[in-house]
Amino acid sequence: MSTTMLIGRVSELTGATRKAIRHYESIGLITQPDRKGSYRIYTEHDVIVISMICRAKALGFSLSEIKEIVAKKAEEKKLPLDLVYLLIDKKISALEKEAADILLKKESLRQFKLDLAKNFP
Amino acid sequence: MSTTMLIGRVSELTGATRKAIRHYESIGLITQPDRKGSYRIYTEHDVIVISMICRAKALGFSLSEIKEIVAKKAEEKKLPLDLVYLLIDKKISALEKEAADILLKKESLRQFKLDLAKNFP
DNA sequence: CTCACTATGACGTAGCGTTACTGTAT
DNA sequence: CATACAGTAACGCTACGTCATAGTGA
Repeated sequence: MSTTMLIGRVSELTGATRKAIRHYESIGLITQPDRKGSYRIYTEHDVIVISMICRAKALGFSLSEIKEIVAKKAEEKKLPLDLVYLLIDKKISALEKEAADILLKKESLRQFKLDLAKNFP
Repeated sequence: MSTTMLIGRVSELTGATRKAIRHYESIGLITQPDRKGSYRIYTEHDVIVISMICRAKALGFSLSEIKEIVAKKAEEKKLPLDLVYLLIDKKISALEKEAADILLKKESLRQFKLDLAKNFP
C-alpha cells in the first residue's frame, strides 16, 4: 500500500506551490488525482512526477515542452530519448544566444552611460 | 511649421508597430496626440520620443521603468540623470546575474544529458 | 466602387500570484 | 467556536499580436 497525501504535503515535498500543482493539472500536464470528498489525494509517484517537472522548469523548459515529452512518453511507454536530446540541444543553443545577447546589451548599456556622461556633464 | 504624419508613418520611422504605439498611449507612456477626425496626428517630436522608447526597450528596460524616467523628466523638466544611472547599473548587475545563471543552466543541461545517456543506454 | 489606411474592442499569450469567498476536519 | 488546510472562480501581470468589424479619404 502506498502513502497518500494532500496537496499541501506535495507542495512541501516538491517545492511547487499548491497553485502551481493545480495549474499543472488544469493544463493536463499531470493526471487528475483521486479525490477524498473534494480534496485531491496524491501518491508518491505524483511527487516524483511533479519533482521532475520542477527540475525541467529550472533547466529552462516551458510547460508545453514538458507536456510534449510527457505525452510522448505515455504514447511510447518509455522516455522519448531522441526528443529529449533534441530539446536539450535546442535549449543549449538558445542559452548560448541569450548569453551573447546579454554581452551585447551590457556593452550597449555601458556605452549609453558614457554617452550620457559626455552629453549631460 | 512642423511636419505631421499618421500612425503608419510613425511606425515606419521608429520601428514600433502601430499597435505598440497605441499601447504606449493607452498606458500613458506618451501623450495623447491631436486628432484629425478620428486619426491620430503625430509630430517629429513624437517620433523622437518613440524612438527613444524603442532604444530603451532594446537595452532591456521595461515600459514601467521607462515611464518612471519619463514622469520624472516631466516633473524636473530635465533628464533625471541620477535615476537613469541607477537603473543602468541595476540593469547591468541583473544582466551579469542572468549570464551566470545561463552558465549554470548550460552545465546542468549537459550533465542531465550525460545522466540520461548513462541511465538509458 | 475599390484600395489603403485608420479606429476600437476583445481575446490570447506564460505561469502562476493574489485576492475573495466557501467548505472541510488525516 | 477557532484554526488550518482544501476548493473554485476570477482578475492581475508583460507587451503587445491577432482577429473581427467598421469608418475614412493626405
